[in-house]
Amino acid sequence: MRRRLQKAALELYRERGYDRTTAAEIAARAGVTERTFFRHFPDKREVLFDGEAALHAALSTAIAEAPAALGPMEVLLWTFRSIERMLEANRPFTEPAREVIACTPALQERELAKAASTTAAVAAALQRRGVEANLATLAAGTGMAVFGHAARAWIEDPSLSLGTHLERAFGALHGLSATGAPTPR
Amino acid sequence: MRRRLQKAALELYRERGYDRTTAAEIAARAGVTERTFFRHFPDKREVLFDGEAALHAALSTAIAEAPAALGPMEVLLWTFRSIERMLEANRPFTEPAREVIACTPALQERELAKAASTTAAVAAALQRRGVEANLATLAAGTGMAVFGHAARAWIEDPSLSLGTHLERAFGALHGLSATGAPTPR
DNA sequence: TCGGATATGTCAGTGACTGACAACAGGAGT
DNA sequence: ACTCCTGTTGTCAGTCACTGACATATCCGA
Repeated sequence: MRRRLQKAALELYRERGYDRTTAAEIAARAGVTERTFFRHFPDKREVLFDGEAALHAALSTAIAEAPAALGPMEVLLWTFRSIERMLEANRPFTEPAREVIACTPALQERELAKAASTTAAVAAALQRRGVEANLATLAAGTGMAVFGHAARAWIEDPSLSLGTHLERAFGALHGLSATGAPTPR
Repeated sequence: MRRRLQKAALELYRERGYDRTTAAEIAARAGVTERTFFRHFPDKREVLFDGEAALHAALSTAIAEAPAALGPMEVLLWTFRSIERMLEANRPFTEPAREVIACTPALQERELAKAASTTAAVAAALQRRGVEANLATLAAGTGMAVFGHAARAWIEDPSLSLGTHLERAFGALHGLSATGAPTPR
């Protein structure tokens, strides 16, 4: 049922746009009532952002299993590369969803919220690994920013793998912060 | 009028919580009609996020006026320090607002959207300074993440100045990425 | 005094979302 | 077969955010 509703919603959002489709229409296409729609998803936006729990789980376990010798930032690069297959597998679904999100402010807001939630999950996983709390949130925040940058580059230029874009982005960060830091204490 | 509505909204959000206050109540306390409220603010959330244009302007001019010798990340640190006074001046208003935001998911979403918008403005200002586009968005993203981290630390521990927290955060970033980058190309 | 711009009030309407209750299906135990 | 239980769905009424259209008031320059 969830799948049916997600499929119907994505179709309608693409056909008429998010604002022009009502929850009742989505439910109708899925063969149920509006009320049923809101029993499966808390609101019209959430229907495009499923699998958050799975993503958090994948990230958390990857962070936990990363080689012990790596520093926080290295752990994140290693982790992001390790979920590359998962992201590529989901691309057929996320690709059309992103097109809709890209032209709908309300959906962009929700996407940012999801990213923030993921950042918090990453920070928590780093802490579980022994990284000090403040350092963990800082690393998670910047790491997610770099990841987002690499992901956008990957969307625009799929000829290179996500891993390549990740290497480039983390390399660029290295170059940036090497010149941008005050004298170390 | 805007001020009156903002004041009324903040009061009511603090008294009853965001969800428990209707737009009509805010308008009534300000002595106007619900319709008038929506003429001044596009929605119930926006009333707590004013001054975005002013912030973007301040950041943009600061970035433009930063010493020419600085690298992108140094420009950002310099810029954030330069608006410290502005942020401290606004603190009497933003402080209670943040309390409400902190316990209201809907408002947190909007705050993230505002941060994203600011990040885009920063990236644009960096480009105007001659920084290459990709590098500018990467620097803006990570720089804003670091700034957000410093700002949160400042909220929790106001005994140190925002500038001190900024120095620490950028210093920590330097330490993080120094060990976390792949071998430079 | 007139005309026009701007701010507000009024009203009706759409649509997201919620709570309460009924109806229905399948499964487990008797 | 009967019953109980649990989970899913339909139905209905209601609240509230937000919008468009139109009327009204206020004020300011010509």
